Amino acid sequence: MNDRFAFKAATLHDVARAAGVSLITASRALSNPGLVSEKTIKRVHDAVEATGYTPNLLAGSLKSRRSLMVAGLVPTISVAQFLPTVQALTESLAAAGYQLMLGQTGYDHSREDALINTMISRRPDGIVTTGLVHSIAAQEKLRRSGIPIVETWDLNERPVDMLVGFSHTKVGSAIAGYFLGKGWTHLGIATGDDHRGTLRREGFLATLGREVPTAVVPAPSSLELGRRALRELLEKEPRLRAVYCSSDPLAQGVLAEAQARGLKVPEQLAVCGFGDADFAAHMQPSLTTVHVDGAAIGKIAAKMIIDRCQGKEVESPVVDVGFRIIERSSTSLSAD
Amino acid sequence: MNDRFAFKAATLHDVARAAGVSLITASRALSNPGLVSEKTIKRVHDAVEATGYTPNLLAGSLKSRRSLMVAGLVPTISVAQFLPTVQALTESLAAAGYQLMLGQTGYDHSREDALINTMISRRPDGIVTTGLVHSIAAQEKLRRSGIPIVETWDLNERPVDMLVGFSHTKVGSAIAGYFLGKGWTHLGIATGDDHRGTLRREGFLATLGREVPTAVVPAPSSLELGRRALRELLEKEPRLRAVYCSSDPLAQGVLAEAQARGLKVPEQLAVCGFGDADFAAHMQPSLTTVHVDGAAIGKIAAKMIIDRCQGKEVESPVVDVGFRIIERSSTSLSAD
DNA sequence: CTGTTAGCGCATTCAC
DNA sequence: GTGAATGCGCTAACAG
Repeated sequence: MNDRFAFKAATLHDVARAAGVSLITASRALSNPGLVSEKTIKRVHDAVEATGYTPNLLAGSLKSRRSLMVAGLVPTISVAQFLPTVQALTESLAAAGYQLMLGQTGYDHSREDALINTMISRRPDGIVTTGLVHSIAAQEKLRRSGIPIVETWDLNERPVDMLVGFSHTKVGSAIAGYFLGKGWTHLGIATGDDHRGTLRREGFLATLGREVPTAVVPAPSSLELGRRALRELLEKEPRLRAVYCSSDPLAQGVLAEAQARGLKVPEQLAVCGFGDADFAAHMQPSLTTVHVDGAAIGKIAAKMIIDRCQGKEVESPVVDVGFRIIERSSTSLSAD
Repeated sequence: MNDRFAFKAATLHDVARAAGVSLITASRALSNPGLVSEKTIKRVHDAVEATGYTPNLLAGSLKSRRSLMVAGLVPTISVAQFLPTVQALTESLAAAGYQLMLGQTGYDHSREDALINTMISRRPDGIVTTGLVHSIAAQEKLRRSGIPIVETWDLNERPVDMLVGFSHTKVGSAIAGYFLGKGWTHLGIATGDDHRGTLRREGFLATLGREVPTAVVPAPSSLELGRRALRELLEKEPRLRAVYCSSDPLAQGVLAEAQARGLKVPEQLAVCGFGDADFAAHMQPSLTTVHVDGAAIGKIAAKMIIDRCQGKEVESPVVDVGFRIIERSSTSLSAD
C-alpha cells in the first residue's frame, strides 16, 4: 500500500520473469513446493531474493478463500484473566500457519456487533470469542457467514457453533458451598456487572438460598473498585465475615481496604477471588481463588478451528474444561 | 471463506441486482454516498439488508490499495506495560476507521523477522512496533515496503521511519541520581535481559560511575523472578540499601521477598520499579516507580500513521514523551 | 513437472 | 448522477 515512493512492490509476476518460469510455477514453488522440481524451487527462491518480493496475502486469500487469519474477540486486552487463552490461541494457531487478529469489544454490546461485522468482512478462517456472543443479530450473522465460530469462557445450551468453557453458575455455587462449609453466615459479594459475573452471583445465591449484601462495580474491575466495594459492603453489613469477589483484582482491593481498616484476614474477614491471577499466590495473605485453565481453553479452541478448516470433523463441539477452588491464606489459616 | 454450507456469501453483485442498479453504483452508495442520490442509497441499503451482504475487504483492499488495517507488534500482550499504548492505539485508529492487528514477537528476534514478513504480506496501512526494530534485514524490508512505520517506547538516532518514545538511558541515569540524592551507597539492580532494560542499566551505571551488583532475569519479568532476584542480590551484597528494578512486577517480587525476610521497606531497603503499573500505588508499601505516558505514545503513533495515510506531512517524525519518577513509600517515609 | 486460462470481489478510470 | 470496461495479484482447474 501507500506507494508514496514511486516504485511498486515486486509481484509474483516479476519473480516468475526473473526466474524464467511461468507465474503459476513461481506460485507453486513458494506455496506448494512438492509439485515443483528442486532446481526450479531454487531459481524461484533466488528470484525472490533478487526482487525483494513479499507475497500479497490479500490477493492470495481472495482467490484461495483461505485468509490464514483467525479473529479473536476479547472485552479488553487489559483484563488479565483472558491472557493465557489469547496467548495459547496465538501460539497454537501460529504453529499451524494461522495468525490471530485481536479485536476489543469493550464490554459494550453495540461495539461487539460492529466489530463482528468488520471481522467478517476480512474473511477470517475462524472466529473465537471470549464470552458468548450477545446479540441475536450477531449470532445470526455469524451462523450465516459459514465461518467456524468458537465461543469460550462460558457454557450455553445453544452455542452459535462450537464452544469451550465452563459453568459460571456452578462456580458461584461452589464458592457458596465452600463458605457454608466454613460455618460463615454473614456473607457478601463484590461483583462486576458483566454477564459471567452475574451468573456466578446467581449460582452463589441459589446455593445459599437467600439474598446477601452485594456491591456491584462496573466492568472491567480493578483494585480501586475493590476497595470501594468493601467500604460499601461494610456499610450494608458491619458483621461481614466473608466476601466472594468476581475477580482477583477486585479481591486485591478488598484485601487492601481490609488491611487499611485493620481487619485481620482471614480471622475477621475471609476473601475469595476468581481467576487465579499470577499475583494471587504471592499476596500477603495469599489469595484463595478459582482457577480456570485458560491456556487449555485457547488450545482447544485453536484445534477446533484448525480441524474445521482442514475439513475434519470436530469430535466434541462443546467442551467443559471445569474449574477448581484454590484454598490459600485469605480464607484459611492452615492453607498455603 | 469455508463454504462447507453450499451457499455462497452475497456479493456486491447480488446487492446491485436486488437494488436494480449497476455494480459500481452499489459500491458508491456504500463507500462514497456523496456521489449517489438519496433514493438510490436507500434502495441499496434495503438490498444489503435483504441479501445479508457483508463486504469483502480482501477484494476491496486489493483494488484500492488501502487495507484500513494497521499492524501492531508487541513482545507479548502479557506485559502490562504496553497495554495503555495498545489501548490508545486501538481506539485512536478505530475512530479513523482503521483496525489494529496485533502480533506478538515473543522477545525473540528471529520470530520478529518472520512476523514482520507476515504482517507486510497483509499490506497494512501502517506498522507500529513497541521497541525498536532489531534486525537490519527487517529494517531494510520495512523501509522498502513503503508502509508508514512508527517505532515506540525507545529513542534512536536513525529510526526506520517515525518514532515516539523516550530515552531509557536517561531513565536509568535519573534513578541513579535519585538514589545518590538520598545518600544511599550500597545499590543493586534487578533487570530483565531485554534491550531497553539494558539501556536503563547502562544509564544507571554511567551516572553512578561504578559497577553495582546486578541480578539479570529473563524477559518477560514477573513477581516470582523478582523474589529470586532479591535473594541473589543479597547474597552478592548483604548490606544492600536500595534496588532499582526494571519493571513493577519485578519490584513487587522484591518487596514480597523483603517482607518474607523481615526487611523493613524503606527503612532497611528501598525499592524503585519501572512502568507505574496500576497496582504500584496500592501496594503496601506503595511503590516508587517511573511513570511513562503509554497512552500518549499510542495516540501520537496513531496520528502519525493516519496523517501519512491521508497524505499529510507529519510535522515531527520523532517525538520524545519523556518520563517522571513517582516517589512513594517504598523509597520515602514521607511520600504518599 | 510445467503452463494456459479464467476469475476471486471489488474500486478506479473513463465515458455518458 | 450513473454505467461499462478493466485489472488489483494471486491461485484453482484443467491441459499438456
